Amino acid sequence: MEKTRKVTLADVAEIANVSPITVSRALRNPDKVSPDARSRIAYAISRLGYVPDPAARALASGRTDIVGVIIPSVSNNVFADVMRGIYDGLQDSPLGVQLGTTRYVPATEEQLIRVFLSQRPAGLIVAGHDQSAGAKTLLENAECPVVQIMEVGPPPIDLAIGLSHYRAAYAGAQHLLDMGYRAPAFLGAQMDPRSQRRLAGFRDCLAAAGMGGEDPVVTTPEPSSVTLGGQLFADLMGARPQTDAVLCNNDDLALGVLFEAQRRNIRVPGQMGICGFNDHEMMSAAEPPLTSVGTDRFEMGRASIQQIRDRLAGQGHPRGHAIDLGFRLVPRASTARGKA
Amino acid sequence: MEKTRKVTLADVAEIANVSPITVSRALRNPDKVSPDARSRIAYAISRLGYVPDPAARALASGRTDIVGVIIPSVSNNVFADVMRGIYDGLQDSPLGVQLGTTRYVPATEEQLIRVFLSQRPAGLIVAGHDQSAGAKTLLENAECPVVQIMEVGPPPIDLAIGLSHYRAAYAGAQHLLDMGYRAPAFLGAQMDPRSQRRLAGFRDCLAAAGMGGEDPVVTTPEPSSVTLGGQLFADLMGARPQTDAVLCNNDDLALGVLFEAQRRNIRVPGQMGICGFNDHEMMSAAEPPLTSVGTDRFEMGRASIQQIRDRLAGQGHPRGHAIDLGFRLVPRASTARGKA
DNA sequence: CTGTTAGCGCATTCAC
DNA sequence: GTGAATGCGCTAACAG
Repeated sequence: MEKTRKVTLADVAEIANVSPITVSRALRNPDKVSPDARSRIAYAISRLGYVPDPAARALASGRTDIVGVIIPSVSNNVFADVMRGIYDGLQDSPLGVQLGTTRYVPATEEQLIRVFLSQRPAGLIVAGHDQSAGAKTLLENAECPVVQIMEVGPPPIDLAIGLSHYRAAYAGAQHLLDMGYRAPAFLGAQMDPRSQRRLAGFRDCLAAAGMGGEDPVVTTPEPSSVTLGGQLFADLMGARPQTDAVLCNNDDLALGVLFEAQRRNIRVPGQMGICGFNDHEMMSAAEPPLTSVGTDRFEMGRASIQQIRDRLAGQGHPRGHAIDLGFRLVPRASTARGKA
Repeated sequence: MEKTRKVTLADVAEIANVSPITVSRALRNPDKVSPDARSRIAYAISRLGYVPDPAARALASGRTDIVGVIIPSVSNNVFADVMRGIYDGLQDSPLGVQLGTTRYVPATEEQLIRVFLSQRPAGLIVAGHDQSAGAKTLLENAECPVVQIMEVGPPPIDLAIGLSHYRAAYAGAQHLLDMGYRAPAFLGAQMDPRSQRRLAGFRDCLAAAGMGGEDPVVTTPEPSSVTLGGQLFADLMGARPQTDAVLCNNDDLALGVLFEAQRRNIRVPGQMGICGFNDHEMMSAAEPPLTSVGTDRFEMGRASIQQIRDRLAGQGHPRGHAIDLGFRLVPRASTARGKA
């Protein structure tokens, strides 16, 4: 197979009997080219199998169609859902995604932001609002839309889409109290900033209920898993046997708690209430079905892309706009109890 | 804030008192530049905050540091693990990832391959070996390494890393028979090509055991979920009450089966054996722990990047090399039964 | 080890 | 509605 030279705009132009710039226009602003020329160009393109060179386009125009997405980790289930939303939002757009992972290291995040910005992206999506000072400066001076996802709270650098993890966890804790549990505890893994704020919500809720004395909390910086949920629950019961309910940092932990409770013949919800976080699909399928604080990760991703698309179209929200997607407490059997 | 003009190689060169090309070399082949010049360049770069423009680099050199990854879906848990491996493999390399999703549509896949190839990627990773004829042709003529992941079987276009889903499922079915189950069934969702081959492995195993008469199979093209596992199991038990074991297409379904069995007071493993596929972390944490056919998705991702890195370094396997990572049957309590 | 010359493929600007 | 000239920022190929 002969290594065929790259097909360029000029080749298309020659066959279509127009100048290269007309082909360029036909590709980007079809309505500014005569129908006649347009059809000849279309024919030439398909005949040659021409595909524009994004590098040349980027160099000449100073822009790309790439949206940079910077998240802590791809293993975290939460971000898998967000990515689904992002790809859904990308439908029928010329945009592509370049993904970077920080591994929860702020310096890595800053470096990624620097690298991504050097590509003059169409937009940037970053997780959370705990960027380093240097990273914040970079983002503030970025010439593209910047969307901070997952959380709302402090004024956004540009745009923000998420929820208050503090309030969501507060509501979860309140639910346990409302259902009559008297000694709830908090189980947390992968204690990233959002997890920390959930923990704060839990603590403040208990304090507000006059239960601020002890601090029934078991956490670990390790990544979350179902197995870990069981282990943390075992640790908790060893240290604080009177515990009658747990608010889990996420749904994986909650599922692990359920299994461990079954192994120990602890009745759920009778002896132990369980509440997860995120309301992953499996929660409603479990036996008993598990209560959870639902979040809309898919929509976070979808909407963040939509914001960028709106901006590119010259519309969209002004700088500083935040969208609070809220949360929804989904009570299920795992916390259904009438009495203490 | 003044919009400062972009910092270029030339700016760095001026401050460092060298020519632009020397800066360019210092960045790519430090050992071909004198230590003295190198240090002046390093200073100038950090002082100016210079970051190379990847578009200009790509245009001038005809290459990029982007690895294109084309998978069916980001929602599928399996690919989340693969992506983890990919990002792990990327550590300490200048490579980045651009991700595209086909939504299981071959035409979309072909289009993505075309677009990605137009960027002259450092490598391309595609899922499976069921590309359309057009896509195969594109990949065969690609000038970069191409890694087909997830499956091995037919001769690879270039490189392949995966396992035989047929053999893995065959082993799962055989395990159920070995444990004394006499009426196993197959539950499948998201019946993509790999799922189809798993189903074939199940069928052939039963046929080889002289049980080829009926076809105890319930499948759906819907995406897999825990909830769906419960539903498919309910359908199965309605249609074929004598079923005493299920081989599930994946672990989500298996978990759903477990919960549904609990709801119906069907004892696992006594009355019903359950075997999943992939051996996701949660399988060992479940109560009872769930048997599964383990696959190494992380390694698939990690190794595929490693192959590309080796090739870029002028080493690596020749065209046509396939790596079978195999599978491992992990027997657990959910299939532990001594008698029929 | 370093510099010079040239050009990658396209979009911008300004003409017509 | 169309075209000509020019340059984006960098690196290949050569020279020295």
